[in-house]
Amino acid sequence: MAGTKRLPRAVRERQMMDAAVACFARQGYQAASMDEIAELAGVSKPLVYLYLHSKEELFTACIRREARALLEAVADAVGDTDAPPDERLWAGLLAFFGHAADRPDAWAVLSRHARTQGEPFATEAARMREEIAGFVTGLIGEAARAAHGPVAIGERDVAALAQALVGSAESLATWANETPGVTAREAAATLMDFAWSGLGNLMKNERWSPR
Amino acid sequence: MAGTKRLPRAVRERQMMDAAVACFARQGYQAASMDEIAELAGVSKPLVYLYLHSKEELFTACIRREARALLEAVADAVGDTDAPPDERLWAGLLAFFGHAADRPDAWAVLSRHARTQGEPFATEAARMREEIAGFVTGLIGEAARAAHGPVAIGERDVAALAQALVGSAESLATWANETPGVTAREAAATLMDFAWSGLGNLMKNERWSPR
Amino acid sequence: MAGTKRLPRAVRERQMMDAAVACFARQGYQAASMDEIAELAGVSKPLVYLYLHSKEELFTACIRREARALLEAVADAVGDTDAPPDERLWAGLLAFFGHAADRPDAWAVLSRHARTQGEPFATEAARMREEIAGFVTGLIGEAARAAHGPVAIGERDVAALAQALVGSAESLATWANETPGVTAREAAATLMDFAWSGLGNLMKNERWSPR
Amino acid sequence: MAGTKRLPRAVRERQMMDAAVACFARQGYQAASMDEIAELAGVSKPLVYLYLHSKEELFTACIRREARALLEAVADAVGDTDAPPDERLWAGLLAFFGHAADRPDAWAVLSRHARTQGEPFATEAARMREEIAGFVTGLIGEAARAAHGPVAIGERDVAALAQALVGSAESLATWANETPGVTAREAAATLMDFAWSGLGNLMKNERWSPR
DNA sequence: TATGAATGAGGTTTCATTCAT
DNA sequence: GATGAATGAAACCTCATTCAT
Repeated sequence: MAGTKRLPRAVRERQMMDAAVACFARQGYQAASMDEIAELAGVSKPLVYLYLHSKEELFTACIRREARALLEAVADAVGDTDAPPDERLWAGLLAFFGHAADRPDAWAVLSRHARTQGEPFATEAARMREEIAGFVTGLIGEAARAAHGPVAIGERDVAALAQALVGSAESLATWANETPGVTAREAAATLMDFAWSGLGNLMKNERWSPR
Repeated sequence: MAGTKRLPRAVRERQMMDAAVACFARQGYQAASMDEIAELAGVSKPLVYLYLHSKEELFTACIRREARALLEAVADAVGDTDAPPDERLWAGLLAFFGHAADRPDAWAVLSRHARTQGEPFATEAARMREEIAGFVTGLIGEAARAAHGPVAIGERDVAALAQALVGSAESLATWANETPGVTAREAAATLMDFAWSGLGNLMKNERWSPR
Repeated sequence: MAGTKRLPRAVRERQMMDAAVACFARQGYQAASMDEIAELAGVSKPLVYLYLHSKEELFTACIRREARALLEAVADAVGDTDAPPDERLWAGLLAFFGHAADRPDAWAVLSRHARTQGEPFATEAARMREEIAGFVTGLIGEAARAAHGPVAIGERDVAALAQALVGSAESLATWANETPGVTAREAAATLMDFAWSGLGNLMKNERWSPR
Repeated sequence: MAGTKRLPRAVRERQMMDAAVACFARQGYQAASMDEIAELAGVSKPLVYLYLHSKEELFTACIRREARALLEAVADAVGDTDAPPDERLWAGLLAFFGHAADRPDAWAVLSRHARTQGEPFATEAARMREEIAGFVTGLIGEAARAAHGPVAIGERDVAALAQALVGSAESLATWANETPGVTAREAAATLMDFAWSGLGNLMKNERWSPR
């Protein structure tokens, strides 16, 4: 029964992690059971333990693999060309939303589940989030300087900005995945408009303040 | 043993829900145990079941109570005065971030855990999210019209915008709660700047588009 | 809430036992809960405990009350007149099936539940069963002697016979209660025919034996 | 701990069901605990659940297994030979009482507990009861016709008769199991005499009727 | 490489019962 | 006479994990 075929370890591991990502995405970390994952992977439970050691390690491995895949997709799209920063930002956003749309389970695991399961998973997810934030804010800063000349905004302001931007991106990605008919391109455009113009004003130090 | 005193049902129920919110916030829905909740509330487990019926109902009750509290805080702050919309928006944001900061556990339950536990909790959380989004986008639209005259932007655009804004707000609120030294006022200011100027441009139909 | 009226103890006790019989009949001893019984009786649980002391005592009290009622109904019908024994048997059977039909819950408790709950209930039920069996076999013996002159059949034979007869009666009573349209009279007639003719032959020592 | 050895599933399942039948027989469905059953079977509780899924399924499986065994024992004994019907009835009764005596726990489960636990068990038990009743009444009818020529008795009469007969048989079987020194042969003889002669008269339409 | 057999630990839930008023 | 408040104990069930082959 199950996968009677003997396959090389790498292949089996991939099957298991694919199954795990699917289960974790649909049910969450706690509710997903190793039984289910093994069955979906078409192997026996002891094999899962032989290769992935424990539920915790399995979840961590999933988070790492999917985080790396997402980051690489974005990094590849952004590149380090000397194209204008807004074009690179656009490319990065497209890649981000495209990847999230292509692998909705992976995106659900990263955005929803990894962050809510306490340590050590939250740390793992936070690392990815920061890396993404770094990308985005870096590009935006670069773009802003290119457009408006050198502006000094405080470190704290940048951090807050990054949070706001990444939050928007996450929210839009999830919304796009859940709402039929919404394309990655559309989500990217919304964020681009929003971030671009919003940031522009901010860089010019046009702020709102209560009377 | 435990809570020695005999207290009226309403009081006990509040104690239990407070304990539940704390446990759910720290551990998530699945990982939190009824044993723990009862112990933290200072009562025995059967009493929790007598009053709140089941883990699921308890969680739902927590979500409802905290969602209502948050919404009321925002609604009260926004009011229906004829103050200028930007002032009202500012007041609403301040209330929102202030409330999230005052009750970090409640905020964690609403923003992190309720949304990731599948039905029926996600629906409950989504309802609140939409109400908040409605508030915010309503005010922003009003403000934008006041500032820039009548502008037509598509329904889909508004929805996307709302997602982006609410995502920013959520992200900022969580960040503020987790980062020592960040005040609610600061978070509100960041979002105000961001939203205000970003939205302004958007209303003027100044969009970014790839070449 | 519940029955705010203050009633004399005897009345309350009867209400409680009525409720208990109903619950035990429908759900069985174990599955019936004191909560349900108290609610159906319209009183609070502590009052049930004050009067009936425990679930076990309550069940025992129900068995006793209903057994006594059934036995009295039969005894009254049979009487100690000098009417011919077959008439008296017929009257007894009519009373038995009539009572079982009038109080189906009581009959269910006695026939189904009391006997299956181990000690001390089985003993209580067995006592009633024996008393009924005594009645019936007494009458039958008397009748047989009247019809066929003195016959000696062994004590063991009589006991076996009693078991067979009582078993038939129980089975017919339950069947009559469960089958719409079957009257007590009909059930009594079936048993009378069966017992009467069967017994007749037996008394004449006409037995079947393998070749 | 427990059963040290690793045994094939089929063997373990049988052990578990044997233990379950014993526990259910002695304590009833509700009072028997899965803990006890597992311990008596010499395995851990999770294994019981792994193989039998739930207390309800376990009980149902026991009822089915024991009902089938009893029916097969009777059917085998009755056969479809062309022996005279009274001989075949006698063989069937012997088999019935013999089987009940050989497996008193199984008989207790079938006769006492299965029928009193409401759906879905009652239905399962009723099915067996009907099958037995069918056997017996079929044979009796056949025998009666052979002995007394064609007689018409109403359908309702037959049903009532079947109830009475099966009730006798059940009662006698239980009595034989509970009374030291009573053999299956004796019980069968009692019923044979009773049924045979009683039925005979009935077929000849010799009925008792009140004056 | 791969699995059928097995379990310790812990989860949610229910119930008979009692205290204090 | 009557009850709202409260609990110890134990039930069913599940799960991550390991052993022996």
